[in-house]
Amino acid sequence: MKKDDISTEEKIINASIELFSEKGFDSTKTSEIAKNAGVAEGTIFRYFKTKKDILMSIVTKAIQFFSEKFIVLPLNKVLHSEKPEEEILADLLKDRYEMISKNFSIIKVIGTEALTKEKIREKLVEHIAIKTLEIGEEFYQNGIEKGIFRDLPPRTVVRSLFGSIMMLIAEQQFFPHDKKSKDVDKEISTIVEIFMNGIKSRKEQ
Amino acid sequence: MKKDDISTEEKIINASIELFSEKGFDSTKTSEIAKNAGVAEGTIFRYFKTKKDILMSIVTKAIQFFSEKFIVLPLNKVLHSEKPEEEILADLLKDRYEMISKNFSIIKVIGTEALTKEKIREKLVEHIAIKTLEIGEEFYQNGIEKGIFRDLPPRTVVRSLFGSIMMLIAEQQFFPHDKKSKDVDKEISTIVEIFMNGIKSRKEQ
DNA sequence: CCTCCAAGTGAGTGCTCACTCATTTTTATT
DNA sequence: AATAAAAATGAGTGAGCACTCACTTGGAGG
Repeated sequence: MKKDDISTEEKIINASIELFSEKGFDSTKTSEIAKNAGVAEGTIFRYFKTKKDILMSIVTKAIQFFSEKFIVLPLNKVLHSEKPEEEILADLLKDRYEMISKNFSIIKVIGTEALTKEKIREKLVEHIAIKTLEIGEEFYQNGIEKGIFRDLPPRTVVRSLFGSIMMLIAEQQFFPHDKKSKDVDKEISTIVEIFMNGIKSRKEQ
Repeated sequence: MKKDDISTEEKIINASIELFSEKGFDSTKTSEIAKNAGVAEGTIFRYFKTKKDILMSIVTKAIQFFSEKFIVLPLNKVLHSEKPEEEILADLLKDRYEMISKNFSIIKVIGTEALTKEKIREKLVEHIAIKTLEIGEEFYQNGIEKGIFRDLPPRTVVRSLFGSIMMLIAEQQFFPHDKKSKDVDKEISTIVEIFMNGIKSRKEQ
């Protein structure tokens, strides 16, 4: 009889994500994973050949999951929308913000490991970064052609937008204020405002 | 007689920074540090009580160094300059870009470890993040009062600018193109352009 | 109720690696 | 040149931890 309809493998994976994101991969002992997952240490090695296999399994599955949620979905939502660009952008950033916040543990694990492990970095680039950039650049390029956006290098615009959102998330995650979600909406619309209209005051207007 | 006028301690520190930034703290063996530094393994422990002490020494020194270079210097340069705001911003970003790029190894080490080690994160926040934000916000607030900048939340503007620069650096560091430094200047002036004037095309103008 | 097998267990093992310390080498002092 | 002190060495040690394996448990099928 299953306790919770959650498989042993999932219990191990979930415990690992939590611990890896808290303490890092190397500082997490397999004995801790076992304890947190509520299984014996030996059980772990019936599902994963090595500790590193747990990490790679997490990374591979997550990248697959995100490459769908991050790319296929927004591609249709964003590129074929009839809303004004301002709203599309706000929707997109909000979407991204929520997705990243909700999955922050796992993203933190992947991000941390990507810094020192080329193999993980390559997967991230190949399956996430390149495609995300391509879609973003295409969106911006379309905007230029429609006369909505100024003729600036799309790559730079997209990268800067992404950096702005990432820093917002980092701030929220690492210095959590007890703020309401309304502030997030406001932050995001401010970011959209900055990118759309700039920060320079226009006296002549 | 000293070989190079570089002390044993410095040799150990330098080797550690290089290895930590490449492979991460945990995956770096003290034997490797010794080999790279050109000293015996035992020598390391005459200068540092533990391996972790090496890391903490690196972090502490670097944070001290950066809190001067990043804060005192720009405070005077930026807040008391007579140049137009556009140029100040470009100078500032260029300055930051070069500082971070030049010291990327050590910044990568601190950043990586800050993700999982609260103690390091706290130091980073206390000595770098808060002060940097304060100065940036003050600069922007002044600009608002002078009628140069629009009345947007300074924190959001500064954070987004920082995110944009960090992503530029990340791209350069992790997918190094054989680009010339001219591209960097162009990237930075594009970022300034985006922030000053926004991306929206102004037909009426 | 018995049989069988997959799933789970956890004490034990061996290997890796941070750290020690008795010894050697270098430097400073007279 | 002699002596003392400081610095450096690296083989050795022990602790921690990933992983193993002989054994137990649970439950499906007859």
